[in-house]
Amino acid sequence: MDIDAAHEILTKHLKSSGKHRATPERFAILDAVLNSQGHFDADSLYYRMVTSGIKVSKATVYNTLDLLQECGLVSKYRFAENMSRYEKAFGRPHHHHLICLECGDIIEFVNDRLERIQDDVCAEKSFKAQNSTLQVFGICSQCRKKT
Amino acid sequence: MDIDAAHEILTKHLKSSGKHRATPERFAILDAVLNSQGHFDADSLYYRMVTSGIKVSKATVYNTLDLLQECGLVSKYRFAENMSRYEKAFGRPHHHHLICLECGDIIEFVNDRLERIQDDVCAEKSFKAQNSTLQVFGICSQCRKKT
DNA sequence: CTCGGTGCAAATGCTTTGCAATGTC
DNA sequence: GACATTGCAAAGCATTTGCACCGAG
Repeated sequence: MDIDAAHEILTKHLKSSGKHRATPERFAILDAVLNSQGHFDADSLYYRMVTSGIKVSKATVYNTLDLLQECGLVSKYRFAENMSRYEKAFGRPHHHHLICLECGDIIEFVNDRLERIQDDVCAEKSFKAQNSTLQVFGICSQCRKKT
Repeated sequence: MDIDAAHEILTKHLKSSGKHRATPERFAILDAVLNSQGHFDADSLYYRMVTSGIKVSKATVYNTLDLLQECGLVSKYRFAENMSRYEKAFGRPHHHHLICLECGDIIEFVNDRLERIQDDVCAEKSFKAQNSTLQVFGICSQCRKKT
């Protein structure tokens, strides 16, 4: 993973807005995101940072995650839960999710045909898509065996 | 809309579980749902019922909406907001949503190819799908004109 | 030096819970 | 009668906000 490239994307995004400032906290949060694996929520990222000795506040974590979503460095999801889940999006293809209702496992998949259908539907409705998420809820193969 | 058929589905679901009871509140909430248009949240359904002179508590509305989801009479969605949205699902084909980030409008669409791809992906991963939702966030045609 | 950002704690808002009263089976 | 369900208010969480202080530009 190219940390410098990610930093540069954030730097450019901050500058281009003309109002945002480059603070150490923002880059620290970006680094923590880049070090993460899979899906995580704001709270666990916060605690991971705090226990690593990085001083940030929860409010800043929430604010910055939104900022990182704006410049495409993280994806934000809302599955069936009461909280948002995030995932690093830097250098990853657009993908969707199968979510197991039993064990909570999240399986990712990429499908070009799906992307094309999406484009077709948007074109037909003159809708300008910014991002999308297909969430399939059900039972994963592991859990099906157990029953 | 066939109210009796919907009542029967709920009645059967309650009986089949062996633990649930048929209470007037549950049927009142089902009726309120059947009378609804488009997407709504638990709170507005609650207030609509209360102002119509139907006595229920918010807790019962939440519980019953989950129950109705279980038997396929309502669909529950979590878009990019902090709350759940519901929609009556009785007698409606499975569909997906384009959500305008500007005006909040929700456009529905049905696509058979999409359903087939979903089935293929699930088969490939031995995943047993129960329900799914494709959410495309962006700007609708109306809002694109305004800019 | 200006004004955006941060940290903290308090506030907000959706949803769930605890418990006594109720009414279904 | 037993016990699931209700209503109400209070509790729980994730997230946001207000405000004084700080520090990037």
